[in-house]
Amino acid sequence: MPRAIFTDIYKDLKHKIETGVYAYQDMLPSENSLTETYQCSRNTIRRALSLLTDKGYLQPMHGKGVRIIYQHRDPAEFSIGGIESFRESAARNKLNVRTQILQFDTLVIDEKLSAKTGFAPGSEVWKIIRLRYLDEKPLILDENYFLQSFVPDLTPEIASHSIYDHIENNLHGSIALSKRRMTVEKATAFDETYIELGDYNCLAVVTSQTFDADGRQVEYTQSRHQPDYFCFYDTAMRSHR
Amino acid sequence: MPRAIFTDIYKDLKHKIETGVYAYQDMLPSENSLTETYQCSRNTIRRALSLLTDKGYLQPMHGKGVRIIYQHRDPAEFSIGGIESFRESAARNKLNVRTQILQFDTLVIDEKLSAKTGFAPGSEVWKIIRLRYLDEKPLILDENYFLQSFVPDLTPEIASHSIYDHIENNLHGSIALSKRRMTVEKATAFDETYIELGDYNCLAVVTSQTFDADGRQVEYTQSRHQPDYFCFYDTAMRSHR
DNA sequence: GCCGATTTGTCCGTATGTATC
DNA sequence: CGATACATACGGACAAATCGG
Repeated sequence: MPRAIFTDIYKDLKHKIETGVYAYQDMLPSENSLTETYQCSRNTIRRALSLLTDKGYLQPMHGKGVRIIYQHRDPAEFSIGGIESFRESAARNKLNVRTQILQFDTLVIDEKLSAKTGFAPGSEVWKIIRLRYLDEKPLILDENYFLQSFVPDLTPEIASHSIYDHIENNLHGSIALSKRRMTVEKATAFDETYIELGDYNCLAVVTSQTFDADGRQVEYTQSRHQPDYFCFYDTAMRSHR
Repeated sequence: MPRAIFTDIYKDLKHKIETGVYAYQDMLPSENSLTETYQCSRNTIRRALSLLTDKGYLQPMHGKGVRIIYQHRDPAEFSIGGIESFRESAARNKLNVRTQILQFDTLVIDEKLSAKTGFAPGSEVWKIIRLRYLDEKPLILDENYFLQSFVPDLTPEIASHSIYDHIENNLHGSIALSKRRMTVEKATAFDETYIELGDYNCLAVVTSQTFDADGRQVEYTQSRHQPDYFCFYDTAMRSHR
C-alpha cells in the first residue's frame, strides 16, 4: 500500500478542498509555504499537486499561484469516473444495491471471443452475467470475463457481492490499469427482458479491459446501463500534443 | 509552445509506439538506458513515461520493466478523448466535415442560464448553435456559449470553421482545462429536426466547461451526438484512493 | 517602463527503498 | 546473495511569468 509522502499530502489537500477549507476559486498556499507546513521538499509537494490537477481539483497558473477549481456536483445521479466499482459508486451515493446472477460459467476463449474480449485464444475464463439493482430497480446488465488463473476461487456467492473487493482483499494480485470505451447502443431483446428501459430504445454501454500489475489482461467487461442512471465524468488538460 | 525536453521525449516515444517500433506487450528499454539514448536525467525520462502511462500506452512493473499496452483501435468510428476539437478528430479519422450555423447571438447570462452553464449571472456571452456534418451526414448538434471578453471578435464565418483554431492562433489566451460530463438523453423535437437519428430515440450528450489559464470559465458547450458515430475512450489507473 | 521579489515550470545529480531476477 | 529496474525523496539551479513599487 502507498505509504508515500506525496499520497498523504494529496489525500490531505483533497480532503481540505472537498470540505471547503479551500473553496472554489480560492488560491492554494504557494508551493514554498506548503513545503514548510508539510516539512518536505518542493518536488514532493508538486507531485501531490499534479495529482490534484489531473483530477480537476486545481489549476496552476504560471507566475501567479494555484487556483482551486473543484466544485461539488449534484450527487443525485449515479455516476462513474476513475476506476470505481458499482458498489463503491452506490455507497458514495448512499443507495441500496442488489445483484442477481443470470449466468455463471467457465469457458475457453476461441477466435471469435478473442476478438471481442482481447483475451488470447485458449485462455480459461469465468463468464458471468449479472443484473444490478439500485433501490430495487434493475438498471445495469454486466457481462464479465475474468481470467481464471487470476481469480481462481470465484463462486456465485462472491460474484453476487463485489468481485473487486474479493480480488483486492483475498488475493495477492491487484488491479493496476483499466481502459474503457463508452458508446450508445440499441437495446437488444435480452436487454429489454431484464432492464427497465421505459421509453428508451438504447443504452449506455461501457466496455473495459483491465490489466494487473504485470500487464496481463485479467478482465473484460461490458456494462449496459439504463440511460437515466448513467453519467460519466472526465477532466482533461490541453497540453503535450 | 512547449519546447520542454520531456515533451519531446514523450512525443518521440509515443510515435515509436504508435508506429510499432515498440509493439504491444513488448518491453520498453530501461529508464537508465533511455537516459543514455536521450542524453538527459532519469527524472526527465520518468516524466515522459508517466505521461504515456497516464494515457494508457505503458504499464510500469516494479523491478521488472515497462510494458507497452497500447493497441491500435478501429479508426472507423468517430471518437473523442482528451481535449480534441471536432475538426481535429475528423482530420485524424480522415473525414470530410461541414458546419452549418443555426443560431448566432449575443446574450447576457441570467439566473437560469447561470445554473445551466456555470457562468456568473451578468456575463456577456456568444450563443451559437451549430450542426456538424460528417461526410454530408448531420450527426452532431452543438450548443456553445463563449465568454465574449475571451473571444471578442467572433463571427459566423469563424464559427463555421474551428473556433478553437481561432482562439489558439489569433488570441493570446489559451485553453487550459476542460471538465466533461457524458450522458444519454431522449431526443427532443429539435434533435429530430436536424439529426439523422434512424431508429434511435436518444443521443449521446457531452456537456463541458472549459477554463482558461487564469481559471476563468470561458466556455460552456453541449454536444448532442448521433449514437452510431459516438465513442468515448478513457483510461484510468487504480491508485491514490 | 524597469527592477526585484514571488511563484510556478523544468531539469539535474544523488541517495535510498523495494521488487524482481 | 548481488545485479537490475522501478519508486520515492531531497536539494539545488535556472527559466519564465507575474506583480508591486
